[in-house]
Amino acid sequence: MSPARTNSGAPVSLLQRGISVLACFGPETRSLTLTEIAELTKLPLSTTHRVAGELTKGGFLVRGADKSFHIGTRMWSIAQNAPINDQLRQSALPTLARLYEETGENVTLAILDRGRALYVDRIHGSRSVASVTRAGGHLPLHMTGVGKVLLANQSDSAIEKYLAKPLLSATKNTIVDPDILRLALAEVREQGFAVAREEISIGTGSVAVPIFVKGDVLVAALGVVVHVARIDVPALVTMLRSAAETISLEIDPVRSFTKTKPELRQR
Amino acid sequence: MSPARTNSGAPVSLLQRGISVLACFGPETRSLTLTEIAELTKLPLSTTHRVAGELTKGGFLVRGADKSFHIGTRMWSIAQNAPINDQLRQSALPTLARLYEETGENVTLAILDRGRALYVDRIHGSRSVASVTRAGGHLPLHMTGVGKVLLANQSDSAIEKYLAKPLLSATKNTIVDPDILRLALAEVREQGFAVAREEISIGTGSVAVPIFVKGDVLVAALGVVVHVARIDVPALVTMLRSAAETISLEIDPVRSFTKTKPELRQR
DNA sequence: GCTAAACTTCCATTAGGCGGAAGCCACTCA
DNA sequence: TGAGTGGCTTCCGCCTAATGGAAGTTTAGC
Repeated sequence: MSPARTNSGAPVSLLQRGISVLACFGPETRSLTLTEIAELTKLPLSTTHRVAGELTKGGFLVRGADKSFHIGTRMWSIAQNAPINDQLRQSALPTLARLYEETGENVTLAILDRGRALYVDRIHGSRSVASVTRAGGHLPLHMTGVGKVLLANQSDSAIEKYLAKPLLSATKNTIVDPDILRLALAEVREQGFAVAREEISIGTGSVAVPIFVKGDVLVAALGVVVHVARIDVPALVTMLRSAAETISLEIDPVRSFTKTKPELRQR
Repeated sequence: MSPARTNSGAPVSLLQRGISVLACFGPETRSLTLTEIAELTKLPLSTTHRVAGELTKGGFLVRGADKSFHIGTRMWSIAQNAPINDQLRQSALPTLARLYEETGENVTLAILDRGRALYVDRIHGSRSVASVTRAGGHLPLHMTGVGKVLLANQSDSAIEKYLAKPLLSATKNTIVDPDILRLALAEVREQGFAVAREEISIGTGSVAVPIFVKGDVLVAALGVVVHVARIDVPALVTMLRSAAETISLEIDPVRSFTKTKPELRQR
């Protein structure tokens, strides 16, 4: 093998190449041709062909009639055994469903993953506003309700670490000043919920609450995304708190869902 | 490399080995130690160590404090871009939620995948009966409501192919006689729904209906799992049909969700 | 503190992977 | 209809990344 022969690019091992091929698939790129994958991964075409072919043989990719690749059911099926899915998502789903029925709004459940909010699931319907959120998608922590809840409940050092990096801006309402965000997070901690108004997209806002187990271990954040004019904070917080409590009780075997939170209180 | 050096075992390429390592993870084995993986894959320990380490580096596996491996959020996140998930599951989720609220029972959504029923999602709560079903899990086609719906709507040749293989038995009520099953499937086609009573586990039964798009293309089956004494077929069928119709309309861009249905009507 | 089991590292060997190049489509345009 | 284009597939000699047995290290149990 001669992976680093051409340049000193990141992926060396064949497995890393396989992963980087799979990682090409995203919300906007659910269907890719061989050439597109080669461009995205910067791998030679013949190499891409072999890797993609091998992944297809293993069922991690499937190839449609138009020769385009998709993520295969085999990979999806195996991925369902991820701890997030089995322990958190499945326990929470009925409650998310009830909350969706109650509010008619976009309901989201997110955990902290690698310094961003990972949306574990979301229920949305025609009644709810359009949302940028996607199950499996990541968003920055400082511009959504769930994100702020997740960030606010970190250790001080983790929060400072987050604030040290420049805060991306999505709308004119996005909090980009670290000092203002610090105050906002303190408020979130104190109040026990977070609100975001047009901080990620104009016209929508969100309200979110934390989900704790054993009283103080944060496992996830539960939120609703609503039209900014319809935000009734007290009412939503009441419903969210009740749902969060239900989910918390539903999760019986307390385990750590978030592997990658080095600076979060360990126990 | 010398993959086939020891024996002529199945996985040759490193990618296949990586996949077989990942494939060790299942509903009953969501957490595995290095040694367990080595045993399951029949790979030498040092090889397993390297492959698992590489997958961990790529975020497809994570390693807990107790040294055990789990499926990583990265893999889960990428897998969310599978066509099943994005086009079918997400469109259906609100309707599944509503159906769950209406019935209070285990609601399941399944597609045909490699000759078995693949459970795309399921909503269950404390009110519902225990179910063997799992999102991401596979079950045989002849012993559940959704399975029968999926099988009944295949081409005759595909059905015969399924019947040609011995039919596994789960309970004393499982239909194992091909002739009886053939009749049952004809009835399912005619009636437009399927019922299973204690055919997969004692005490539970299920009712299911097909979800068609464009009038005649089967994409999935929608079912409820209930306590056998509570099966009210007409009432459940009415609710299921209404929900199936809603989901069908929700799925706007009609695409093929099932890649691996060689003998199903192509269009 | 000893034993065993599980995990990690080492390293000489070599075969699986590499990728440029040539060949093969399918489709388009004149 | 035939040349042209772009995307996909196959080929093949070179070579390094992968291999796995064995030795070393950590962890757990008694």
